[in-house]
Amino acid sequence: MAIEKKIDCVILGLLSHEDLTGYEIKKRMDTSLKYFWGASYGSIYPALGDLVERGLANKRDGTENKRNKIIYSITEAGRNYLKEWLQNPVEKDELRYETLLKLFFGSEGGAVQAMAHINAFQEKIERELPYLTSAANTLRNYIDTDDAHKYYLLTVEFGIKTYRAYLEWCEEAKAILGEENK
Amino acid sequence: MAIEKKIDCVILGLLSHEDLTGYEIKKRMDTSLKYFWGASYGSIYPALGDLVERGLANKRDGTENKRNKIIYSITEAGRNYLKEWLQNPVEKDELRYETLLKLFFGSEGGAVQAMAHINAFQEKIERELPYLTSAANTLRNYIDTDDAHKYYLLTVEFGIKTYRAYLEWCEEAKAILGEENK
DNA sequence: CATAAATATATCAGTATGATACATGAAACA
DNA sequence: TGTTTCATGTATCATACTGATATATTTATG
Repeated sequence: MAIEKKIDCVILGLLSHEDLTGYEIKKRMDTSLKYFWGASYGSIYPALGDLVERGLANKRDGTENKRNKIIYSITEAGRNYLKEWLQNPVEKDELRYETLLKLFFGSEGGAVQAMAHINAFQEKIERELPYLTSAANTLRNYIDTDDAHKYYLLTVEFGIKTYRAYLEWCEEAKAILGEENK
Repeated sequence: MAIEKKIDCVILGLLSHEDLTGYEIKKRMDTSLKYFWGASYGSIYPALGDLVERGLANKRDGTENKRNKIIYSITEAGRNYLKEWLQNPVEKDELRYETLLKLFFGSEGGAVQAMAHINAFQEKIERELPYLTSAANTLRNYIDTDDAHKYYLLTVEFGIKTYRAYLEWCEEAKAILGEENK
């Protein structure tokens, strides 16, 4: 079990809602999914070819004017594959925070440097949080128009709650680092 | 800039505190660092060889009895390399939460299934949180014995704050999913 | 009307994972 | 006392993914 390649599952998940090109899939990754998942062209395009070969997706020509364009859609087999993956237990939730890594080794660089990393982190979170709260508001307004909105809202709320916790931590962390001059 | 391979930096960071074998490095990854970073043998052993070749680490024989053992230590050049990486701005903080991915596509699997994923997530967090709080207490008790303890505490506090936020979110998420029967 | 930005597909070197193989030493148990 | 399990220890490999880049066309912008 658990032989599913993640990239296949994400793509099928996106295709289960709408037909998309590889480029559009990448855009979804960089907007809706970017707070908890990522994927590069180097994994998307080969995976799309693979999915078609295995009968989990179909491709059709969507060329308009001169620009070539390949639109992918999910097949019945693809939908079953996705559903099976969805019902399997989660294998791994993983954080990869370079900020924490640098702080862990912070004694080697000193408090000023550590403080700078915390401030940079704080600014990034403060910059991004408004997008999450506004997304949550929008989703709440249109919660009844599509069943999927409820599930999108769950992930956005996760972001909001954790981002607020991050900001609290930033203040505490700076306080801990400042304690040396007591 | 930013040509540093992460695995090199983590290893040098660990070696900056104490001499270690590859096996011990892996153990540190799976305990102290596991909440925000990970690494496999497949990256550790090749990286160690590389670091020695580049003069950033030294290896010496630590064989006891019949068991062969290679102990690595950081060189002066390695310490400089580490310090440079530490002062460079953070490139990327990344979440890879399969739980959120499955929830995002939750409308395909339904509320019962989504609820199960949330519960599994909640149980995992509740199981792990006590280790973090106890680690924080220990570190607080020995905060003055080693400058590094302060920095370790920062990362543990990060874990505690975010884990508590996760638990709050679990309750809210289940409430949102339950709203259909209003 | 030029030029910058967005759309679109595709590949590749480099990096990391996860699983596994192999071997020894220590501890548990019976 | 023997045996079996667990911890220590080094190492490799197929597979997966990233980040950067190449190429080309269309749409916006000043």
